Amino acid sequence: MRDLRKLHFFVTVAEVMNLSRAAEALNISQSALSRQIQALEEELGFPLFERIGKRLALTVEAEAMLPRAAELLERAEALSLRADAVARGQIGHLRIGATAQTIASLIAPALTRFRTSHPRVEVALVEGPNRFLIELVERGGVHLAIATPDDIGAFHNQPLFMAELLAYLPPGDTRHAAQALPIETLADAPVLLLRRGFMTRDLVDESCRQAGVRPRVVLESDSPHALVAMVEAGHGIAMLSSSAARGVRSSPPKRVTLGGQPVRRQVSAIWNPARHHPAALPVLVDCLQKTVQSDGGRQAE
Amino acid sequence: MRDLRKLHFFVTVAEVMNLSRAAEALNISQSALSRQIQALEEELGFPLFERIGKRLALTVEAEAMLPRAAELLERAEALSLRADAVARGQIGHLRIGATAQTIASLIAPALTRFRTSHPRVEVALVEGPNRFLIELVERGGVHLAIATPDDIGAFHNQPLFMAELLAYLPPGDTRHAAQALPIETLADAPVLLLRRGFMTRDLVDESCRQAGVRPRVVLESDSPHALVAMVEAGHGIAMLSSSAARGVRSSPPKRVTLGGQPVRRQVSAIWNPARHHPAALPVLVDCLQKTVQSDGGRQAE
DNA sequence: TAAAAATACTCCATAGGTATTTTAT
DNA sequence: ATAAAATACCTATGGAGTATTTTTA
Repeated sequence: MRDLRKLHFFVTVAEVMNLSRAAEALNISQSALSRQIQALEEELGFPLFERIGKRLALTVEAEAMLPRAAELLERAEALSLRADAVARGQIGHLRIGATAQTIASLIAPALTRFRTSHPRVEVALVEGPNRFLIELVERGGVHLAIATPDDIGAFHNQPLFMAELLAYLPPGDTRHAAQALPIETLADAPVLLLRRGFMTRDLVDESCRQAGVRPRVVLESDSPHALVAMVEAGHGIAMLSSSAARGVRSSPPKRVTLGGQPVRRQVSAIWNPARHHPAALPVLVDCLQKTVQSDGGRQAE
Repeated sequence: MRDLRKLHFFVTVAEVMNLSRAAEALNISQSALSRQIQALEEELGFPLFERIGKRLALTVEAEAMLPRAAELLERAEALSLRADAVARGQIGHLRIGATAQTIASLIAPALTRFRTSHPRVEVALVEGPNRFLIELVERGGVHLAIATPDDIGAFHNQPLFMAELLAYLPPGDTRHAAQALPIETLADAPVLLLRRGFMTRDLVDESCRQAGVRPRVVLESDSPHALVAMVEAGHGIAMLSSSAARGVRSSPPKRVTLGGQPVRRQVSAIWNPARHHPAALPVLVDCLQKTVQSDGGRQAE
């Protein structure tokens, strides 16, 4: 039974019990409908209607077939309707990659916004460090990532915010007086960093390389909070990005500079132009951007 | 979604994840399959596969669609299989008309036989007097009736057995000695008959008319047993057909004759040639005939 | 360069339409 | 005579095949 059209014709004729009127309802000619019904009877191997003069009567076989056919058509129709909703982005799945920091600070509130307009889109989050996210987008493991790629040209992207390198100084550090800290001033100090792979860490590593500085690393951690706790206990200087530092309660960090300029990176929503993306993706990107804008003040804190 | 063929193509490609091999499995060319998948994607409004070089990958939308499509196809296939079984008479409905007497003596055992070979055919019985059954067959209210029509030519028929007019005499009746009873010998006796509409009653009425006899009717009943009980209490002569008398425990009845001949009628399975009949009907007719044959001795009792 | 998918071009089967015939009331 | 279904005949669309091109590993 590949031909649901014939089945639909049958159900309609059975409802009206009149070929001409059914043909009208189906927007085809009476003759076409007559032939289609005959073809269906041929295909099934038994008659559906008895032609008692002008009257049509369902055969017992047709009576048994009718509810089954109607159900099948209903399910097929449901599938079509669902496909439409999927095509319009009302229903679907989105896989998004982000760092733990971005999830906490950005994704969470953006998803709240997104869910109000698209409650039937299921969003799956993949957490990992910056480089991992880039690879995921390239491989198609996620539809979207919030990251800072080295080569932004490789992706479609929507800039979201600037991540800026900040230093948390231990209580009593003499450098507290300075407005900003040139990265060279940290050369001899013990530093506390996130693990390699985190965008902040890459930023530190590259900045130090450019400045010709080799920092003395006391701790590598996955947790910004752990670093800050170490700072407050006087064990070194923590280097965090503004987004990683979000929500940390502590003495205000100092901006780190390289060649007099703040050390910063553009964080963007990126997606792979060569790959398929669900219809809801641009909507989510929009939510991310709106969340950043309405939330703007917090970036500068 | 009228085109389950495309959906079937999709499911097959998704199973194999390779257009060329899927095309082989589907017995169509690679190019045809490629175009059909594209057409389906167009129709749905979203891509099903990502073409990553030579590799195919399902989109998230396709992943969500796949089980639904498979289920729909399964149901459509089930409908086809059922239609085949219906066409072959393995599944279906049969409406049969018969008198209470025939149901008890013939239909019941014949159905036992029929059900062993066709357990999935549901048989509905309609009980009523002979004339009612004839009308039912004409109107299409039943597919088959066990009856004795006046004009056998109006129907397709399978002769089953002869119904013979028998007389039950009260104990001590002097006519017990006779081999057979000419209907005229019953002219002045009180007679006990079934109601009008019963084939036996019609037989009595017509025979009496032909013989120029007007019987004195003491009781009209629907129940052969009631008549026999009256006979045994000495209240008159019961006129029953051999089939109606079946199972009655009593002194053996006498054959009634008209012009020296036994009064008998052919009882047949009849059906309307102008109307549809389910595929299982001839099988049931065969069961009826076989039941009569294996049961033959009882007719003469 | 080889293998897989997409495209170009052609053909044919099938569905549909109009006009007409058949059938039963 | 009328109304409904079936049939005849024609057309066009869509699906399939073969051959070819494109693409990537």
